[in-house]
Amino acid sequence: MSPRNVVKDRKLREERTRQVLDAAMHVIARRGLPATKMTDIAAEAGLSVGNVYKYFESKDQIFQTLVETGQREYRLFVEEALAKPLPPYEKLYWYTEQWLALDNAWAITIMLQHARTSEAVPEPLKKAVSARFEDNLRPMAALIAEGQRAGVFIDGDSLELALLYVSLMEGIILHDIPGIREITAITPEKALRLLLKKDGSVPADASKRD
Amino acid sequence: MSPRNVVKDRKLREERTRQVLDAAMHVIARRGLPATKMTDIAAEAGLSVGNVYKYFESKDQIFQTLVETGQREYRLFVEEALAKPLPPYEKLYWYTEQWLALDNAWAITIMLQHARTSEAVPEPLKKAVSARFEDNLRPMAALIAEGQRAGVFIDGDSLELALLYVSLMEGIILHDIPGIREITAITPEKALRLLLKKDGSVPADASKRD
Amino acid sequence: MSPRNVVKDRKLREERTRQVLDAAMHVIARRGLPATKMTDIAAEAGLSVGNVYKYFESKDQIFQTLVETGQREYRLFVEEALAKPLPPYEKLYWYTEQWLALDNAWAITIMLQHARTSEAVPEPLKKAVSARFEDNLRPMAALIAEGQRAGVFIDGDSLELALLYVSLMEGIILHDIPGIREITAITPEKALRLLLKKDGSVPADASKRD
Amino acid sequence: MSPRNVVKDRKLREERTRQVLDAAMHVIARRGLPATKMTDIAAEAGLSVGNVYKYFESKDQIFQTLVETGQREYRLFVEEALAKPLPPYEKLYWYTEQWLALDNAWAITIMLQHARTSEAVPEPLKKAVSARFEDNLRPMAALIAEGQRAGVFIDGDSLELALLYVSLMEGIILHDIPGIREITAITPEKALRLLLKKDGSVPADASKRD
DNA sequence: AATGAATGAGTATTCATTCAT
DNA sequence: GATGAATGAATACTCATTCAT
Repeated sequence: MSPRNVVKDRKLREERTRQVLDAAMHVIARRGLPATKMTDIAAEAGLSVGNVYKYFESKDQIFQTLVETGQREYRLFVEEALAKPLPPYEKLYWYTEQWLALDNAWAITIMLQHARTSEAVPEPLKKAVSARFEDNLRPMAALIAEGQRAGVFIDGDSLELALLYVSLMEGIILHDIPGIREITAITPEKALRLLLKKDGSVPADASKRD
Repeated sequence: MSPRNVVKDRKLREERTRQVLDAAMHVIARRGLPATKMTDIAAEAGLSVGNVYKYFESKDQIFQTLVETGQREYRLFVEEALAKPLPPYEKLYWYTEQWLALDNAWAITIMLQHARTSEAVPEPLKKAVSARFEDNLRPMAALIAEGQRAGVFIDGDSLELALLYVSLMEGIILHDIPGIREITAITPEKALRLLLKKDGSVPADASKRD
Repeated sequence: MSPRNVVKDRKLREERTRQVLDAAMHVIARRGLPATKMTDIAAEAGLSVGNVYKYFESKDQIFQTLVETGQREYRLFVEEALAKPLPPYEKLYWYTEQWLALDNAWAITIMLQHARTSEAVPEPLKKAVSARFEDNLRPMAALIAEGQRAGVFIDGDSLELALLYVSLMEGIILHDIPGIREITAITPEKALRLLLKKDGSVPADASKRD
Repeated sequence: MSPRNVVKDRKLREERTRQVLDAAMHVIARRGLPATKMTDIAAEAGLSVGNVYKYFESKDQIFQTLVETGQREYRLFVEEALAKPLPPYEKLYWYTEQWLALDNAWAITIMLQHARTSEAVPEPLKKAVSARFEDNLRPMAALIAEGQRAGVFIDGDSLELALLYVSLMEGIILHDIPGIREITAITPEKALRLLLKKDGSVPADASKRD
């Protein structure tokens, strides 16, 4: 086999893997975790059942990978927000806007929740997921601390505020399911208000956004 | 059959029904919805499988009843908060405190979420659940409006703020699962800060609470 | 539950277990090990598939139990032969006759062979089966030694002769399959000749048998 | 295509065929018939799965060919023994010695046994295998008759004795599997004793062998 | 009413075979 | 010819539901 083929093989493997994960995410988003069958995933991925098993050992492994990948990608996403050459409020605005627009956000949220709590999930995986969650809170805390130093965000332990804000986002996400938009769509401004100092300190350019 | 027996029968039936629902809630809380089997529920309830079917037609019906009962009880709970002879902040404090202390709050949250989203759930039930959710938001909105008039809570559409606050609570609940208390337990004060006007208007007696 | 029910339950369990094992043995005898499906076993046992799983965890466990039970019963059988109040040749005659008449002897032989050799079988089970086989050789060796002392059987290490005789029996069994009786049915006399001293020492009554 | 290429092609084809058969035999010897997969055979043969199908239509055909080839080679082997310019006992000694030393003898034995008995095997093949087996018994019977005429082997129908001796060999083989040598290795002398007249008529040079 | 053994449709997974490259 | 990814029918096993006792 030529080196070119090795490369092609890796590419194929990566493509199939991604295909399966995407399909799984979509189906879960549509049918929910309990109702998701391997045939659904395979059909959504446009592959045969047997072929899916070439790339994943089991249904559980797909879920596990989905959770890990989701958390890893989330980490990159938060870090991207933190690295933006913007003032703190704007950074968080960007993060919030993106997160609310992500259409599989709630599927990830559901799965993380399941991974952290179900007895069906092996203990080590649970721990790993929780650890990664806490770890992913840190960049967010840094962002908030930055905002506090700038006098834009309310006082308090930044890590705790990060947890509060992420919880708020997750809570919103769970009420903001495609096709079931309850009452009113939440906008970044509305969510962000809860962290703002209440004295009108919102940067002028920020409030102009909506 | 004597009237006394009829009464006794009804009582027994109600007791069994409650037994099954409690058991189901506990097991779901422990194992998650997908992994919960009828035998688990029966065992937890201390009944035989066959006997469970005397009181519920199907597993789905148990879930449905659980959801409906949960929403109904939640409604009573919010109304109780609203009816307390206390100032608005104190009312919401009481609500928050109780809700955070409830140990099956997250199981209810999960189930509601599942009921609203899974394709496995029949459309009418979904609609009903969503409708009831929105309906249950109203007393909360009233409570917030009351606080706004008192100058304690931030301005804005009270229904929207109610949704935000409930989302926050649900988000917190999902990170506050028995045995997986992440980072720090959220206290009512911490959650409530997000609704407060910045200017130290928190009633003195309220802040003394913790 | 009354004590009577406990007894009944045990009886039921034992009956079903025996039913499944018998069925499995028959199907294996008919279709061979590789082609034996759980549905076949269930059908043969007159039970539903699900019900079979009430009594056995897996297909493998059925085979394992079959092997163990087979070896245990074989042990009792050899000991019964040894304990007969008969002269040595007659004892071995009885053993041979019975063994040749047993209609699932070859199924047991096949399974033992598979259990001892296939990589698919876990090492500990293999060892156990081999150990039990060697152990079961001992009564047979005692029987042969007895015959040697009586001057009926040829000289030599009795354990070795036991292994030779058992191998002969197994070899014959594998050619003596229901419906495929090759060439000629082997009779006890014919097999036993191979162990006899040449000089007409066969007991008169023994040779009259056929 | 030049004649040379045609020859080369046939050679390649024969080599591949032999490669596959050898591989199949080895894997079956190691894993047992039920657990042997096409991928195992291909891997052992150092070929791709698809390529194996260039030479054999199906897994079943491989087994069938294996059985037929095994029987054919066995036939040559017995005839070779019969044709040796040696006295009868020595001929059988040579046969026994060779057969016991053959390291895939038991795999062949297992497969023959499977071919004769499994319902999965088509009836015609079964018949053919049995017929060939009986046919292969004939040279062996001739060899034994020769020994009887020479006064070395015990009296009796030579075909029957041939069946007994072959059964003994197969029985021994099944207890003499690589790595599972039970109790003691059987030597040709030990096996042959069972056919000998018991009056010490063993040729002096034969008994010197071990 | 209570029990839990029995049922069988439904699902995850495997593996012989095909086929595009 | 050679490859191994792709296919999907076949099979082990699960679990909601029923029903005889």
